[in-house]
Amino acid sequence: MPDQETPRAPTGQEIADWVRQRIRTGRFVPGQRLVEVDIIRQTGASRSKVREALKRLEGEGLVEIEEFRGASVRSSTLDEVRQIYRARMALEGMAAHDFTQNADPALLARLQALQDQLDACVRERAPDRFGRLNNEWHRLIVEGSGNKVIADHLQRLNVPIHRLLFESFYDEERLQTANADHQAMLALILAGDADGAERAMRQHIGDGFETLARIEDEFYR
Amino acid sequence: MPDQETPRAPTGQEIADWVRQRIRTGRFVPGQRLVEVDIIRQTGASRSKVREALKRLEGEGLVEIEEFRGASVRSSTLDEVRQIYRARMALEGMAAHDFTQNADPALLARLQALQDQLDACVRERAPDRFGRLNNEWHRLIVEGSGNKVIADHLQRLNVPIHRLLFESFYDEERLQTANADHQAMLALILAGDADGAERAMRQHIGDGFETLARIEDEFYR
DNA sequence: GATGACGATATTGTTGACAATTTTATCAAT
DNA sequence: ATTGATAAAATTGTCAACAATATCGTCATC
Repeated sequence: MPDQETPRAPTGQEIADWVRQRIRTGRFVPGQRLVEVDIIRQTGASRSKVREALKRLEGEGLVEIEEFRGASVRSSTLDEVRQIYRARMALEGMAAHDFTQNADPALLARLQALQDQLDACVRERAPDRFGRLNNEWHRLIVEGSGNKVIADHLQRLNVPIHRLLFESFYDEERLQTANADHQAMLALILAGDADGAERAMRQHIGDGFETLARIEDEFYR
Repeated sequence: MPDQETPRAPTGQEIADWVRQRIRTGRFVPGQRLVEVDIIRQTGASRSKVREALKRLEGEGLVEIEEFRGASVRSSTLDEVRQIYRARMALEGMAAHDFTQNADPALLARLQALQDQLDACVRERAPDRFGRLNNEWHRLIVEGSGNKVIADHLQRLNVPIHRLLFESFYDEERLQTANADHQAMLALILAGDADGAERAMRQHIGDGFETLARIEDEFYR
């Protein structure tokens, strides 16, 4: 008898992941209502699991739940995005510091390889691919820092701004300065200058917010 | 007709608070199993609410839920505590920086008043009271920084180490150096030296972990 | 006394029915 | 056409019963 296909019902965590993904990729937009039955239909999960997942996401600040009105995707003000970036500066700066102190050669090689690919993206003007690789670059540093607590908190911070993280790279100038930042940071890391790497990471993220704020301002004008 | 006593059933959030409190104050110790019926008996909540609360706490990393075995208080290794302190250094340092830049006179006055009380505790050798006021001191800076995101994440970080935050102050020497740190930091804040305040805060928290690690080491010897 | 099988009890997981509330549709009055 | 009232439908909140699993105590066996 061949392996039976077992489409077991998704767990609460998996449904939460599913919703998170849809929020990240913009298929669920801020303000949109998340009706339990719809999610049940689309995921095949039971109602309790869906409710559990929504509660979970509420705890992460990703959705809002009003009594008898259900869940909806929470939207962030520009000021809240600013606060998120401030937290990112602090945590990811620390991660860069610790990564520089702890990183083993294998990780350094992977980072170097990623950097080469990023350079290629700049030459070929491929902002989309750059965005994806940029995410990997940052994640590699965070995961490589050996601090799971910081990694967890950063992951949570990033979800609501995930889409914004790609926007800026359609600006040719930002693409180049961001890549230059990465190159400089890599040099500092390889040189073992932990404090320098931390400062550079904070500056880099701070600049990232500045361009973002500029774009948003134009958008809302 | 006088106001009727209305003991409405507690919400999931309130039960979660209740459990958090008990974990903080050590009435629920790491490893202890949290049986649903017990919590129902003690809080008067319905089972769904209790389950919701436990899931919530699992999301915060405070309890562990195993299938068909239920929830138990998660215990942190010393390395995880180290990671938490590392995250605190980053976030609370940033908070101190922003507090210095933004704080209005009213907050500065409150901070000064707290400092006076802390000084008194040192003179009178009152480590318990010092611990409580110390918490307030730190919280005042975080709340006063104007960054709700950072405040939220710090609150979460602090729950599992809440009891540890008091332990160190029974060491006379730590009590004095901690207070000296506070005094120096207050001076930097009043002088408007944001970078200095940030560095001082990070150093202060880092030192806090060092004494803690020393105590734990002795304990486990 | 130690070990393992077995049943009784305790505990958690899931489902479905029903209550409370909001949202939508309908239609009369102006 | 707009408003407002009313009923119907949709949606969420709650609870209790039942299923699945784990835990504990008992007893026979070695």
